[in-house]
Amino acid sequence: MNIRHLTFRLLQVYVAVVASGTVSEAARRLHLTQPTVSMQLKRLGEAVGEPLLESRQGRLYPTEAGSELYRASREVLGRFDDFDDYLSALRGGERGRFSIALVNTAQYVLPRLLGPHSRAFPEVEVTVHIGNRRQMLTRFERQEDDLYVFSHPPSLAHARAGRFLRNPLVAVAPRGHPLATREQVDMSELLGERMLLREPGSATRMLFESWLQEQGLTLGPTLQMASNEAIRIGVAAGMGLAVLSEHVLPPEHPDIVILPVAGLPIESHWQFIVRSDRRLSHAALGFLRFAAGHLDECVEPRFLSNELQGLLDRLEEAPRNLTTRRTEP
Amino acid sequence: MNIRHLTFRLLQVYVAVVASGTVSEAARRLHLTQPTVSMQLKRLGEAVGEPLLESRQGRLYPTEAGSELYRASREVLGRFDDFDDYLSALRGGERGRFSIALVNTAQYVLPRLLGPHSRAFPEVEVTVHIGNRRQMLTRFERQEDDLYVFSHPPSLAHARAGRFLRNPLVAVAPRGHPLATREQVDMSELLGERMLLREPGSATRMLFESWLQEQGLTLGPTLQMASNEAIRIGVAAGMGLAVLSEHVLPPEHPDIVILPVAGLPIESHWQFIVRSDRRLSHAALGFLRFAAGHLDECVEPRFLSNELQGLLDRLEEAPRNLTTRRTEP
DNA sequence: ATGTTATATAGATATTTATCTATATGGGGG
DNA sequence: CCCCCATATAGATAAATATCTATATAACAT
Repeated sequence: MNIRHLTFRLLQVYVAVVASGTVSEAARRLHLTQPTVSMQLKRLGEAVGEPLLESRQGRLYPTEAGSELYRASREVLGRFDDFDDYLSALRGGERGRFSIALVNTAQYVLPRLLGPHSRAFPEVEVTVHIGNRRQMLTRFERQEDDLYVFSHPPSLAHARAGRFLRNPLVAVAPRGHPLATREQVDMSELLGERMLLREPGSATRMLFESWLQEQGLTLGPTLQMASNEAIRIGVAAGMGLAVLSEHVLPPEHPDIVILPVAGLPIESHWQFIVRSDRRLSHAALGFLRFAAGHLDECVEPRFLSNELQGLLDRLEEAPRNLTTRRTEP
Repeated sequence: MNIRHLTFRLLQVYVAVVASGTVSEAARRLHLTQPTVSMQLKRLGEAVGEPLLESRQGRLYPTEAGSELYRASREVLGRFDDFDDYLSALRGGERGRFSIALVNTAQYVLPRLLGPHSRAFPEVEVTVHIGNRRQMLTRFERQEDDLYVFSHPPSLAHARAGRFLRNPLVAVAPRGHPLATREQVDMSELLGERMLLREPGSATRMLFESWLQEQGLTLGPTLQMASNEAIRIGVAAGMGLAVLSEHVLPPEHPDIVILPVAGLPIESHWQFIVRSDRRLSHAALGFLRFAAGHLDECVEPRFLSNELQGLLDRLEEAPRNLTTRRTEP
């Protein structure tokens, strides 16, 4: 048997003929003319090299070889129907895989989205990478992930962005601090105190420093700590003051006070960033759709700032490269 | 996914690419050039409508959709390999089905061939039809069977024949009959006695009668019986004499004597008859091959007359109609 | 940087396919 | 014996496929 010239179409035609028992009827069902079907049948017979059908009292019945071919054809066509279903599931974002990279601070909020999403789409595998802004930028350059979360997006030359959450930076002091009971504080009053800061490369620190620069202020004594958690606990323990994302504070925080500093909070927004030069996986797209639709159910309303629909619309227009896609190592 | 333009060849190429991890290597294995394979891959990707491969550190890895397609392709190609094996078995006569039609008398001998054959090819299903010559001729006209056994073939316009066994007709009398001890008997001496005859339409009767005619003799009193068995037993019981195929007599027959009639035995041969206008099933062909090769192990040497190889040779030349074959109801 | 290697694209072509309309053929029923 | 239905064949054509060589592009290793 010569498999080289075997098409799935040919098998479909053959199956239709066996199922209907006549060439003409099959032709009608397939919206073809009778000679067309006859020809296909002939070709198929030649490819197989055996008689496939025999006619008895006006109907066509498969020979031995024909029956086996019918069985094989059904199985094979069925297998590809399944594959089609699989593709639909992939396309619908119901299954598949994506990876998302978060700046540290965002890890306090993103699980509120990721959790419900993975309950809704249990077949989707998600990988989450966490690090500071600098590290995430590197991942972004290397195109290592499908989605990124930044407060301030990188270049945007090769990226699309969509805000989804307010990320206010507030000044915090330990309960009992002299400034903690004041109606109004000026940032200059804080700068004499020791400030606990994240490492350079952190988005929070970057935002804070550029804000200070705008205000024409300079930092006094500082102490560098590697994580938001450590800073929060440090502040509570009286090691100094800090400027932190409000999301870092737990709902109840009896030993920490937010200072009413003039000009604060520093407003920023988290946004999902998608590289525009890399095809977005269906699963990641599905997550964005999910986020756009369910964000309000997942986070506190005061932080809401959902501009994801716009991002989705812009992504829809994007052209697609169907055969291959590239990923850097 | 558009299944219309999907070929098995395309899947083979795809599988080779995934298996080897590079287009060029796959091209070498398939004895194609690299651009050819690239093109095929592109077409396949278009047919599927999803990226199938992504390149990482110089090797190609399937995407999610690509992996599933790979699995589907392997299964589907495997299924058709199995189908190919099935075809080979069919062609080799190792499996399948055939039917054979015997004139009554031949039923004493054919099981000696059919038995060993079905032990050697347990997957082959055989249907045996038995009847008198007239009935077998009808089956032959209607093309109801793959093989026929006659002593004298019909027209031969649409048939090929091959002798395989002597079928001598002898005159028999009960032990103790006056003629039973004679050295030499003349047929005319028998015709006064009552002769037991098969029904008109029987080959044995036809042969006997035409032999009588040649000799210019006429039958005396007769008695018609529906089977060779009945006649044999009738002769033993003294109901009369008969002319029978020697095969009808059991190896030991103490109550029956073969008379040494001048001009007897009437020599005839059984032959396998194959319609030349109908494609012979592989299974039937396999049986003929088996018979040609093993006849001498299956029957008594004195009856041997194996001309089947000649028949097989003539069948090999026959043209084939690959797509369809016809059978009358 | 630079040469090497792997892929992709372009351009070309013979072959095959899918499909039609029109016509011949062949079998079964009256 | 003739007619009707189903099937097969012929002839035609637009599209697609398979395949090549030559060349451009991208990625990788020095």
